[in-house]
Amino acid sequence: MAKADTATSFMNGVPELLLLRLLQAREMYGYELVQAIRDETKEAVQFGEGVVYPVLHGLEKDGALKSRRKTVNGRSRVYYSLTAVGRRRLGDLTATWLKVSEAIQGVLTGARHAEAV
Amino acid sequence: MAKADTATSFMNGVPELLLLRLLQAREMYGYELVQAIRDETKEAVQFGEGVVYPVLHGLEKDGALKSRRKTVNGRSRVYYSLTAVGRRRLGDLTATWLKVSEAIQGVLTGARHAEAV
DNA sequence: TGCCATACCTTTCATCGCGAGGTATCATGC
DNA sequence: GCATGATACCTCGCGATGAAAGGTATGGCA
Repeated sequence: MAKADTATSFMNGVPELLLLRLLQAREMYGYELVQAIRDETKEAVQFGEGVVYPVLHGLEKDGALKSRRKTVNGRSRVYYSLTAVGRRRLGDLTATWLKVSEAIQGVLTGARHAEAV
Repeated sequence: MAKADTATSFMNGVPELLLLRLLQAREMYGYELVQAIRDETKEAVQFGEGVVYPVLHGLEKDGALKSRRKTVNGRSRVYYSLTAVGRRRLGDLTATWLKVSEAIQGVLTGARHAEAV
């Protein structure tokens, strides 16, 4: 259990990445995050609640996030914020994403894989 | 069945994308493609044969690829090449990939989603 | 009163990347 | 002559996970 670092196939964990990144800026709640992703990506990426909530719970269970319940206008919301573990995870995921997306980009532009390491 | 265009979840089809792109340049065979992806991405992306062969078969079934068997040095190889459908698919997948990866990039760099459309 | 938006959540489904396994041939080394 | 490893093809089954749909509840508004 608690796999968490399943060797990340190679490209999943994108929801996780975006969630962590948004929460780095400020405390947010689930419903808000769903819309934030949609808005900030101009609809290019959309994750439903069925994706967001489970990921949020998983991250909290792993200690990457902490939550607190807050009531605003009689509405109960669960606000999430990053922990040190979460910040670390964000860094890792970001690095992986960059590496992979650049590699793909390289193939798409037909870049010869020369380049000194 | 034969969905083929399952509304592409949002980010899968990357193996498909890379395969099509490599085959656009020249005719290649499965085993070669496995290594080409690994080499051209400097190990950042690796798809085993368990990924490549099924995708190749699927693409051929969809008419995006055509194959011909050729024997080289007593070794039998199945060379794949793009069809018109494949070129079209490559274009679509590339466009989608660009849109999505840029959107993610935007979130990561904290870009305000302003920007005139 | 009724409907929609807000806000949370879970379950079920389908897909798909991945590892492992299976066959066969050729070249190499011992 | 034999064993090993690289080449070359293939498929099966597992597990993870994104997606859709459904379920509950409350507040605001017409």
